[in-house]
Amino acid sequence: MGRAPCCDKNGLKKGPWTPEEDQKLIDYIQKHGYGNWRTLPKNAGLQRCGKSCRLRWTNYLRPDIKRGRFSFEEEETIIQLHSILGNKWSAIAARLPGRTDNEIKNYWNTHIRKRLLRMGIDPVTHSPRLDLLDLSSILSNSSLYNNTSSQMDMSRLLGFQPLVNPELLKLATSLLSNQHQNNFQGNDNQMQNNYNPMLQTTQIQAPIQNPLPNCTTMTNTATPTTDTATLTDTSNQTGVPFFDEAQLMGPSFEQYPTNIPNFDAQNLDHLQSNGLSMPNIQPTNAFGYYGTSHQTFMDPSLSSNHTFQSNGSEGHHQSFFNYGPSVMSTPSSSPTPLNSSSNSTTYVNSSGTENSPESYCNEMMKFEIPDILDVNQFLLAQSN
DNA sequence: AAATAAGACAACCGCTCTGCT
DNA sequence: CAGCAGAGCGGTTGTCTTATT
Repeated sequence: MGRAPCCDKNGLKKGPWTPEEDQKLIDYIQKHGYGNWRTLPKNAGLQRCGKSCRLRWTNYLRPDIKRGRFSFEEEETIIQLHSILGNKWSAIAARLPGRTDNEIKNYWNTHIRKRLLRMGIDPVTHSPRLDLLDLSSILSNSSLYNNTSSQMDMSRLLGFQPLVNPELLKLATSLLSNQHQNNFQGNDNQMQNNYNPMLQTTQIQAPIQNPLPNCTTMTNTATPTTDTATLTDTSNQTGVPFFDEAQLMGPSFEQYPTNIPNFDAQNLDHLQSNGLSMPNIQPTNAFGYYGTSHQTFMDPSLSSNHTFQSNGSEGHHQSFFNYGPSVMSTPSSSPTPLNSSSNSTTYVNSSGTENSPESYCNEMMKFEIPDILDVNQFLLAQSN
């Protein structure tokens, strides 16, 4: 296609921007506005390529950028959005006023991702690292499947029954059960790679009602009439699919004719830009995936006048859905903002002590990795 | 105090998407 | 429809700062 290089490298400066360069760029954009980034540096007297100027402006110099530490709410929102959207940083950034995709990406990679790994949570799937377990050795213990109390056996084996989320335990047991039924044909890696309880549970629970296009091997190999019974989570028989990426990003809401608000990222932007308000979203099932009634949606790409707000009470910006108990239960000691109208919110748990984001995160993901699992070794492997 | 490691974040690279001609 | 440029995106690298030995 004879694509031209993004910039002519001859004589163009690279690397960190100087204050003088920043000022030149700011002055120019204040005078002329931005756009046509290719010609902008020349007109502004900058020895930079247009792409570099655009990045500098969008990631650093833009006046509406919020600097400084991420708040707890922002961090929580990032984690939740990432569990649905994955590494779609721009989509995540669109829900975090004043934050850039680059900033969120960096923060994720340097803070959140490492913390999740430390806690034994796969930052990609947001599920506990089942691959930390030697599933094959577990499966070799056939007695595990010879009775109906396999869940108890499993939890005893893992040694975290009192702490692990029971839904997670059910899921893990189901997975193991399914693997056993399929004679564990050497595709455990595939299974691990595909496993995302946030998405997979939907497919497992309602493979017919929710035929997502990205159905994985696990789902595809399952015969709905038989395997569904094996994999069905009896705690959620409503057939209402989870609020997943397909709903957030995709256009196929007609698949869900009832109870599912027309709510995805693109439509949200449309709604916002048209000044429409969000329908009052209420949890449609026991998992409460649509969160509380206190929801404010803001899109930094729009002016600050376009605050997107549900019918809940005003003010406090809250992440717009909650984790169901399938993986990360919001604990009963979930922190409550002391002052919901303040930007600098202090959180207390039920014991009245302040919660740092990390401590809350630890609470939120309340399970422990048994000693038999060498998480440090895993972290080492991850960094290689 | 110096050397080294780790952390944090700005910036770059290469690819894709979109709109125009 | 093809070609092209502009713009955006996600992954990666580079550099500076801070902590540790």
